Amino acid sequence: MRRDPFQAIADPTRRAILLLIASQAMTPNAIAENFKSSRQAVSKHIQILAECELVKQKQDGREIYYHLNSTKMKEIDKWLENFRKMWENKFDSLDKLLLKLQTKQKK
Amino acid sequence: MRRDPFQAIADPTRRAILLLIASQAMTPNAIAENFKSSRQAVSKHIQILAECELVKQKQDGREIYYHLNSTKMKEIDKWLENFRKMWENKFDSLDKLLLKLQTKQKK
DNA sequence: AATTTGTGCAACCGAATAGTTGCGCATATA
DNA sequence: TATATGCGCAACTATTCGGTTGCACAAATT
Repeated sequence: MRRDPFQAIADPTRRAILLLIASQAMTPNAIAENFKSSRQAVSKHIQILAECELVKQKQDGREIYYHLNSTKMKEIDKWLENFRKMWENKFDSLDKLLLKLQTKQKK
Repeated sequence: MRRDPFQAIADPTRRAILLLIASQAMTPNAIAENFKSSRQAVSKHIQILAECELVKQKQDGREIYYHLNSTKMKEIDKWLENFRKMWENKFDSLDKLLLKLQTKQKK
């Protein structure tokens, strides 16, 4: 199944998982210990992250180590790039609107 | 209602709306013209974006101009900041894991 | 004054989401 | 060989989501 990474990071648990494994690869059990919900629920989240390739896995015997896929995270960052110029810009769209409305009233 | 901005940008239509109004404030009708779905459906999306303060509004008579709230977009960027060091790092968590596994096998 | 226009709100509906429990199965361990 | 462990998969459930249509109402236009 193809998945949208933006939809994947919509869930707070999944964002927490990403933060967890960012510094070190972890097994599902180790990850699940950090949450209140069941191991299977956490495993489902991991699977969703894997489907959109935000995480990748490496099997070692019966253990599976999940790790962050930085490349995919970059894709999210790439979208944000569209807006970065906005918040670096002194005159944003609100300013433009206000100027427009003021001009209108003066007529 | 309090809303999660990550949940808000999960929907592709909402992301498109954000891009649309990034450069210029727009009314709901003008925004809706860019999509196949009904005006009301688009309006719902705008409302969700407003609830999490990704967009702000300015009324002018019976027209409402929606514009991007850069400040809130920055919050998303802030979260990504956690991972930025990862993809700038030569040795990421996968490398660490591989080294770990290799050491294990040599035992 | 009558009509059109811009907008929000409510009710409804099917699909997707996030959680649960139970199970099967391969790999470790005793 | 028998048992324990790590993991994924399937079935079920309540809730949320994204869409629709119909309506109300204030503001603009005729």
